Amino acid sequence: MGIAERRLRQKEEVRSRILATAWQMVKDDGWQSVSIRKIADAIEYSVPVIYDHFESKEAILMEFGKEAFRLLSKKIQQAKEKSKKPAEQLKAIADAYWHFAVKNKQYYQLMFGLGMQGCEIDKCFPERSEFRKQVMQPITQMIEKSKDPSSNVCLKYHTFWSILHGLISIKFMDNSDISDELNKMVLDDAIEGFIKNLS
Amino acid sequence: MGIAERRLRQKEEVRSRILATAWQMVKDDGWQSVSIRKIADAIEYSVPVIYDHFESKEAILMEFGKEAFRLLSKKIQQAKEKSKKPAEQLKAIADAYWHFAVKNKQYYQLMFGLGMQGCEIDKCFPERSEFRKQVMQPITQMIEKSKDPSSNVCLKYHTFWSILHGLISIKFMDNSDISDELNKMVLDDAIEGFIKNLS
DNA sequence: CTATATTTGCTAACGGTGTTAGGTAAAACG
DNA sequence: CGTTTTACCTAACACCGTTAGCAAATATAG
Repeated sequence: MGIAERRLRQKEEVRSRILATAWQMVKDDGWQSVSIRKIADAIEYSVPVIYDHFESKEAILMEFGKEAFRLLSKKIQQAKEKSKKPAEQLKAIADAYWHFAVKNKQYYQLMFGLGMQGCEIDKCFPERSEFRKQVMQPITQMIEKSKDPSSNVCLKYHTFWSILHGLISIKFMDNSDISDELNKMVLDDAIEGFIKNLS
Repeated sequence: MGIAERRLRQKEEVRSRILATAWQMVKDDGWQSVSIRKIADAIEYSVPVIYDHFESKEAILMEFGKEAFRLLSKKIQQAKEKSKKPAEQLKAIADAYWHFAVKNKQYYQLMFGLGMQGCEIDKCFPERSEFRKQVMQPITQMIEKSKDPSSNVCLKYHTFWSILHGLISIKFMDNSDISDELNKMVLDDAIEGFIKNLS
């Protein structure tokens, strides 16, 4: 009974066309410009069809957020695999995070930026916890071997992430008289300070 | 000819009622919920009257942003006056910044958070430069007396602000399993690392 | 005090938004 | 072939920011 399967395939196709169209809009004019009606128009279906595939407009944007977190995790993983030394791993992670954000600005904004009102990131994006684990591991290792093994890992993780996120969101805010090279220097400077303080 | 003055006063009164109403809305339900129509309703005028006082809805919100920057500057100034030592000044500034953000969440979000799309913060809020100056001064002093006087002040300022902003925006994002005390510890930890690295 | 000019404030519209109720036509099944 | 299910659409609801154009109230000049 291939009929049901074909129908499922067709439905899946519409779904992915919705996503593709929405993503095009995000890329072209930012997530603010995504509109259900414009999507419907582009995929040549009527508006309510979109609601057969997604609960709301936010749910569509959320899809990209999830994808973004998955991609970030992959990049972080790759970065970690470059070395076995925790300190170098942390540097590589910071590097990868920075590059991810710069190269995927729209993704990054969907992940954090957009005030997306009713979204407590942790509940919306369980994918985030993967990132936390990845970062916490080398930090834990470093703390264990450090002068002050009583340091709070969770605290240090938070500091690490804050430096990264702060720098990136500032970069995105005033886009910008400050060149990427300078920004990268700031990042390296801050991360280096962080790692020194850790060992 | 007191007539013109009375009219000006009345006009001013309407203006401030618009702002007061809008601010109430921001406080109650966030800046997203501000609507021209609801303001008009609340002040018992028709919608176009609001456009006699403000160019657009964004302009109304911007007013709060400006006010916020002025308040922040005042707080930073007060913090600086607590000590003459640059290192202590920096700590006090970080402290004041943190408290400002926590106590005036809505202000802080209007200043940076809100993706307010078409607003390159620097052009929108010239008030920001005051903050930059205030922070750069003690940093410059510290660098001059440091081991490495060739450090880039601008870079260090950026790092300092990034740490603050990153921590705060993360705090606001996942509001939050992490207590304020822990967050404050993270901040102190990061700033201490920064200052150590500076001297 | 009247006539003109100005200001003030309104109604109503334009063109958009997300979302949903309800009905029709097509496809699948027995 | 008739019935049921599914797919899909039209049309509406309730909003939004913004603006054109007009009426009434006010102030100014003669």
